[in-house]
Amino acid sequence: MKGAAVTSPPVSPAVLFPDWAYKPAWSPGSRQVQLWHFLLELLSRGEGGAIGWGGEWGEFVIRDPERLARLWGERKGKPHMNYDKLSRALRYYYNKRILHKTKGKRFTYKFNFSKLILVNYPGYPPCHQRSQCLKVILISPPRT
DNA sequence: ACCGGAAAGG
DNA sequence: CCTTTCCGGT
Repeated sequence: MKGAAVTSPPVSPAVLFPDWAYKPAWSPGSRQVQLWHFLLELLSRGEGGAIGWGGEWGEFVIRDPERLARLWGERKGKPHMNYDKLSRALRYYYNKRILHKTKGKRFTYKFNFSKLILVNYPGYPPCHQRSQCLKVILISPPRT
């Protein structure tokens, strides 16, 4: 399996990203980066301030909502991005089962990692078309 | 803060 | 499709 391996420090799980998840928006023929790519990118880098893993497996906490929104806006070329709009995009993930809200915990959401894996295995197996092959995301369980 | 409908754009 | 923008409602 191909993909850029990103391993972060002690707490964060190791994450394998498919190459396309890193392709910049302006790259011809490549799909735009999706919000959950971006979140996992920051999370796996242990980026610090803006976002971090939460207590439960797959759970994350947005520590600095407006800063996260600013970073996301920069990535997408949307200078007027804010947390209100970013969180609306997150809410669209509920129906898709990519994410859900951890109720009662402020700024806390949780990835449905198993569902992500399903969603991202469109033509497997067998996989002959490159565009369909690399859509794999593996997240190893956090070590305790 | 959080939700989800509606419209619109890339 | 996947958001972005806007917004009325809880």
